[in-house]
Amino acid sequence: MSRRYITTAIDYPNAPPHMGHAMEKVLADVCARWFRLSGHDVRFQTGTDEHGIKIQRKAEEEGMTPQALVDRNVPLFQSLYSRLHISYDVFVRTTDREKHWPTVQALWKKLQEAGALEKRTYVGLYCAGCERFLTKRDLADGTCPIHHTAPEEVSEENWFFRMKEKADYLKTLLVAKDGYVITPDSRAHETLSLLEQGLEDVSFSRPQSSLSWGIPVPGDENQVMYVWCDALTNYISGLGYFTDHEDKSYWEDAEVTHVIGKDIARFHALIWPAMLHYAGIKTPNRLLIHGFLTSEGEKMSKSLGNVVVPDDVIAKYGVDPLRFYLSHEIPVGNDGDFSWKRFGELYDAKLRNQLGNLLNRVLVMLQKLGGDLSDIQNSAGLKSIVASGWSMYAAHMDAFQITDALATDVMSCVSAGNQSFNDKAPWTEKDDEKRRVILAEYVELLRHIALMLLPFMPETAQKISRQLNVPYAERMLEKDFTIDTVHEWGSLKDWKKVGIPEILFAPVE
RNA sequence: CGCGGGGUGGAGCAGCCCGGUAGCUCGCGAGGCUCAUAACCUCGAGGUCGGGGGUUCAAAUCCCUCCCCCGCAACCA
Repeated sequence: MSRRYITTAIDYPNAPPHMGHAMEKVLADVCARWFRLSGHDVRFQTGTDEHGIKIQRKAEEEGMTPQALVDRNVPLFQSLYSRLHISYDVFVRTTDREKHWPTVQALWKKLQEAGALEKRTYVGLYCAGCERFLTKRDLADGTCPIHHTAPEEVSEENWFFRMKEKADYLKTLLVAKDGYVITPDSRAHETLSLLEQGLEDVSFSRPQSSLSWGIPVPGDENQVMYVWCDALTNYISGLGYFTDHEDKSYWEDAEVTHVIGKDIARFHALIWPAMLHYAGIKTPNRLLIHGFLTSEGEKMSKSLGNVVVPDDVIAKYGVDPLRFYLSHEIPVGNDGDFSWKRFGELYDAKLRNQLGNLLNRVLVMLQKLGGDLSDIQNSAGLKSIVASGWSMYAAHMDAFQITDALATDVMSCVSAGNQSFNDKAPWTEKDDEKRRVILAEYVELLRHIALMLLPFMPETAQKISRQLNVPYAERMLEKDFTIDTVHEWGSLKDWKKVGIPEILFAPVE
C-alpha cells in the first residue's frame, strides 16, 4: 500500500459555485475514490482561497466585512461538495488563522532565509477607476478600456520572489519527467515554452494600503501577502507543515497530485515548485490539468445568462447522473461543454436504457425464480469480458484517462451484457433451474459493473449492489473498502440470493 | 510573426506523437426479439479527415503554406 495525496484547487468564494467548480471536484473525487478502491492510503484535500482584493471589494459593495462575506459564501461550496459526494478529508480555508496562517508565515520566513525574497519598488500603470494596476496588454490605445482614462504611473514597495533564479532548475525538472509530471502533455509543452520565453520575478506582496485583506508579511507589518504564497501554501498547511501537528507523511512519503484548471496551470507548474525548492521541500509528483466548461457551446458568462448552476442539474436529474455526465463527456485536459440536450440523451441512452435496463431485466427474471444464486458459472463467456474490462479499466484509471475508463471500459461491459443476454435469450429456456443458472452469471456481471462504477457514481454503485444483495453493499462506500478481494469472477462465496429489483433511473420530464 | 487549443459522416468526439483497410457515442432508417424502464439486439445510410503544395510505394497521421474558429480564463470588469 502506498500513500497518495490528492488536492483540488482552492476556490475563490466571491460568488456562488458554478458547474466549473463541480467539474474539478468530481474529477478529483473520481481519482481519490479509485486510489482508495485500489488499495492506497489516500488523503484528499480541497478548500477555499478567501483573501484578495476582489473579495475585499465585493464585501464593500455588499456593505459587509470580508470575513462576513466569505463566511456566508464558503458554506455554499461546502454544501455543494457534500451533495456531490466529494469525499475530501480536509477542507482548508485560507482565512483560518489557526491552521493556515502559521504555515504560510513560516514558509515566508523560510523563503526569506533562502534568499528568495527581495524588496523592490514596483512601478506600474495604475487606473484610479479600477483601483488596480493595469498591464500594457490591458490597455486600449493607452487608456483603460473600462474608464477610458490614461492610467497614472504609480510606484509602490513589493516583496519580489526571485523566480528567474529557478529557471534552470525548473527546466531540468520538466524535461526529466522524473517524479514531476504534467498531464496532459500539451500543458507540459506549454509550460516549457513559457520557460523558453523567459521568466520574470513575481510580486509576492503589496502594501497594506492597496491590499488589506490578506496574511501580513512577518516582520514587515506594512506589507500583505499577495495570492501566491498564501494560496499555494494550502497544500502543505493542510498537513500542518511547520507547526506542532505537522504530518509530512502525506507529502514526503506520498505520491502528490494537484488537480487544477488550465487558468492556474502556469503558477502551479512554475511558482509552486520554485517555492518548494527554495524551502527545501520535495516537488509534487503530478499536475493534472483540466480544461474549462462551456455552456451550450458558448463561454459561460453572466451577461449571456448561460451560467449553469449545479443545483439545477441535481434537482432535475440527481447527483450521480451529473457526475456521470462530467466524467463521461469531458476527457481530462480538454475543454468540455455542458448541454441540457446532450445530458438528456446520455441519461436516457446510457443510464436508463443500457445500465438500468440490464439490471432490471436480469433481476426481475431471476427474482421470479426465487433469486437463488448458488452455482455461478461462466457459460456465456462473461468472465473473460469482466477480466479484460477490469484490466483496461485499471490501466485507464491509473493513467487518469477516466473518460476512457467509464465511457469505453465500463460501458462496454454493460453493452456486452445486453448483447450476450439477447443471444442467450434466457426467456426461451423452459427449464427453471437452467434458466436460473444462466441468470446468475448476469448478476455476477452486474456486481462487477457496480464496482467499476463506484468511483464515478458511488450512490448508484451502492444501489445496484443493494438490489443484487451483495454482502459488502453496506460498507462499500467506506474509505477502507477495496476491490482487492472482490474483483475476481465468482469470488463471493457468501452471496446467496439477490434482492428486490427497483427502477434505477426513472424517466425525467 | 504574442501564446495556446481546434477545424474528421446530421451533432459531439477519438485516431495524429510511433504513416498502411476512417472509428466511437448520440441521432436517423430498416429488420429481429418480447425477459426488461416502448427498453434490448442486428444490419444499414451518411465522411474526397478546412484549402493548396511537398516527402513517401502509401498521408487524417510527417514537412511547408494559406484560410477559418475559439480562448487568454470563470462571474469579475
